[in-house]
Amino acid sequence: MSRAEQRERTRRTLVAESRRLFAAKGYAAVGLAEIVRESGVTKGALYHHFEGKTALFRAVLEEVQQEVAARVVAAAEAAEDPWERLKAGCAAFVEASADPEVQRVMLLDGPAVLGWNEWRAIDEATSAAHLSEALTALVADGTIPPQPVAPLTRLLSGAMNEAALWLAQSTGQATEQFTGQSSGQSRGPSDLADTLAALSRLLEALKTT
Amino acid sequence: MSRAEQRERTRRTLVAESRRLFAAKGYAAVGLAEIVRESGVTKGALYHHFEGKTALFRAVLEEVQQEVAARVVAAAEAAEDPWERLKAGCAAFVEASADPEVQRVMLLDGPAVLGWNEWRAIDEATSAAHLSEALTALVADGTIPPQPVAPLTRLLSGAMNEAALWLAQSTGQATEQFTGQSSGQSRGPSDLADTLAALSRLLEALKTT
DNA sequence: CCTTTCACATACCGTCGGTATGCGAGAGTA
DNA sequence: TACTCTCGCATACCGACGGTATGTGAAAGG
Repeated sequence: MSRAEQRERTRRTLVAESRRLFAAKGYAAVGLAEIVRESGVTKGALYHHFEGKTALFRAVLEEVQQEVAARVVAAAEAAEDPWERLKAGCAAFVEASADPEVQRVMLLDGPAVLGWNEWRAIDEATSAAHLSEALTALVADGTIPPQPVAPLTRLLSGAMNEAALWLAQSTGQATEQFTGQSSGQSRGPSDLADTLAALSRLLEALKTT
Repeated sequence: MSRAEQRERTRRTLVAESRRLFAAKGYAAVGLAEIVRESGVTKGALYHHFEGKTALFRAVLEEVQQEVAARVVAAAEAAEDPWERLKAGCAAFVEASADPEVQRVMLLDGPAVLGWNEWRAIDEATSAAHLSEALTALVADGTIPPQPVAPLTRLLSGAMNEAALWLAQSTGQATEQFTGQSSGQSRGPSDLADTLAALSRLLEALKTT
């Protein structure tokens, strides 16, 4: 095996294993010792490839974000007109983000570990970029009243992020420690339908009357 | 000074100082040594009052959440009809959450440190509770079409959280490390108006046609 | 074949959150 | 007042963590 091949192999393994662990236990609860052990290497290898723990996490986050964005794009391309593209893309985003492993990295630890500015930069380079494009197109063709697209993008992005987090703990209860004294009522998988319906209403409401 | 007085005094100081530090530098970047030094006590005192670092952070978060909720309630009570109460409450929430110190604790570190379930429980006991009440009232009087209130509450809550984060880095650039390669365009305080306008449009769009 | 490079491994350090134990002043009692 | 008990802390210490400095052996280049 050539040197370049081995190098890439080690890097991939480190990212994959740390992604598994970060997603399962959260950034703070995973030690570098555990990562390098599961990867079959040592800390020397890790620090040869990454500047530190946060840099490793950044690589994981970028990978997750790109996968989510790919699912969004795939769903959007299947639709015909711009409006259906927006709705399909939003639904795909929420469904993709409902995966507990995606959530922990992308929605919970991401902003806290990297800071909101850097997190947003990655987000705007992937999922949010497509949302912004879709909204711009809809403003251009008059489906949505003229208005600044950037704030609207952020509002919808935030709404969908929260929706995904809400869904995760109603469908599968993820790996959280305890429930706290929530509203008490037990919820079922109907929440996915309710949430997507509410999101759909919110989007419909944006249309020019 | 009586024992109960001294006890409460120490506890208040610990919460106040750790709030300052957590807000300024973030949860992970603040050590217990720094907290107890600034508080004029030792780690023994800290662990006598709190179960650990996360419990201390929980106390800080609850304090911040209650203050934000108080501002929301104050703004809402000043309005007359239910619809204006909703709009005033939402605007007050965004403005209160735009404070960088509130943000770091409530929006960035909160969910990551305590887990989303516990964070949401605190949120639903404070700000989100009033949002939910306002929406329920508007559904009841027909201003908003009948629909499950819980998902809608989460969507709007998430939208406003993201809006507040977006605002903070456009007005004052907070204490973030670097900007990343964002969209590049420099923004001004007009973003507050734009964002509140977009939020207002989103709320208006909910109304029964 | 010899040298250089480089992808790691090994050994080590300061600091962190957390704990076990000691202590001294207020609080109850006679 | 004196004696004791309680409890709000202080002190000393521990394992584990992220990070670093240095060593090493095999692939790459001439």
